[in-house]
Amino acid sequence: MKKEVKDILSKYLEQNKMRKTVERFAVLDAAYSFDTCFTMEELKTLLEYRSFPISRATLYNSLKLFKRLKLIICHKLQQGTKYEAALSINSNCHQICTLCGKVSKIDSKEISSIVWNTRLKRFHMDSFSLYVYGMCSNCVAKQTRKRNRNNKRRVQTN
Amino acid sequence: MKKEVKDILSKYLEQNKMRKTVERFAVLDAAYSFDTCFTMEELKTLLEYRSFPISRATLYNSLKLFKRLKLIICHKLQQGTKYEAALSINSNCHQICTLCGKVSKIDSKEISSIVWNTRLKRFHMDSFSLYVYGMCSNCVAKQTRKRNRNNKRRVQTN
DNA sequence: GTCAGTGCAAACTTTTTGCAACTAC
DNA sequence: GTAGTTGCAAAAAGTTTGCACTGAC
Repeated sequence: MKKEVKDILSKYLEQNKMRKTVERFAVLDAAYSFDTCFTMEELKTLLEYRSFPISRATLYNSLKLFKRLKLIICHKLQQGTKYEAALSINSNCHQICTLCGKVSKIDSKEISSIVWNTRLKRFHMDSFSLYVYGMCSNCVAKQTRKRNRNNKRRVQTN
Repeated sequence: MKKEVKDILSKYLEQNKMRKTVERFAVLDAAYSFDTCFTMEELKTLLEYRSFPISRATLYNSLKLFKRLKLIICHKLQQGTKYEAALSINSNCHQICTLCGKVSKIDSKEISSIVWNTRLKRFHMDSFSLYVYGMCSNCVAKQTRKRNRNNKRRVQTN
């Protein structure tokens, strides 16, 4: 895990007179070990695998804290809640496959700049999330193969 | 409710040999009576108020159907799931107050056009949702008043 | 008359809460 | 030592499911 991330948590805990517990740092480290989105269950499993069994309550508490510190972001998707390590990001764009649920980042400075420069009515923006829905190329290919098989079968039975 | 909306449901049910039940149309009508986002509970309450008590299972079933038909959209927010009547929209932008949870639409052709024209890697887009987080002007004002009060008190006690 | 759709209750999943025990300070 | 945290279990909230009954066709 990046030292930077640990330091942010450490500093925040000091400044707010909160305790530097082993659990908080273990959860943060685990969260930053995934190179993509993870679920609460996956996080719990990883920690158990690392011989650090932890209660759900503590996981939820820690993640709530990390969210506030912008050390992670939380996606409430149709297929359930996913978390993602993301240092101090206040704008994020993701593409989500509606078939397999895969989530990947989109990098676009144009989108960011347009959104930040949008004039909002009676509102003060401090972050945004963009979710693009559709199908990943894997699922498109899978669907095409399936369609081809069905067409063949139809031809054969005719 | 717009005749158009009813017709879309009606046609879909016919084409898919599904039944035109009183419940489905009552739920659709209720969903389109809100002029803003609504929760499942609010929808149930409205229907009860209209002397049309309905079970949660049927509500979930109906809303799932309407989602598929793009007659409503579903927002999974931190403060819970909210639904919204929205006819055949496949791109939507909303601003969400992180204090009071108020959701309002953002109308921006620039954002839409930029997102639709973004080249995505290994992905075929068919819709998107943009969520802008921050504070609505009501909550900004409330916070300012609170801060002023606290400052006054601090001055008096000094 | 038939079977898709509904109501109800139970099950299940996800998240929160209350409280005793623990431990970082 | 003590108050902030944790673990556990129970509760709450949100959603899905199984099954008997109903009503749209």
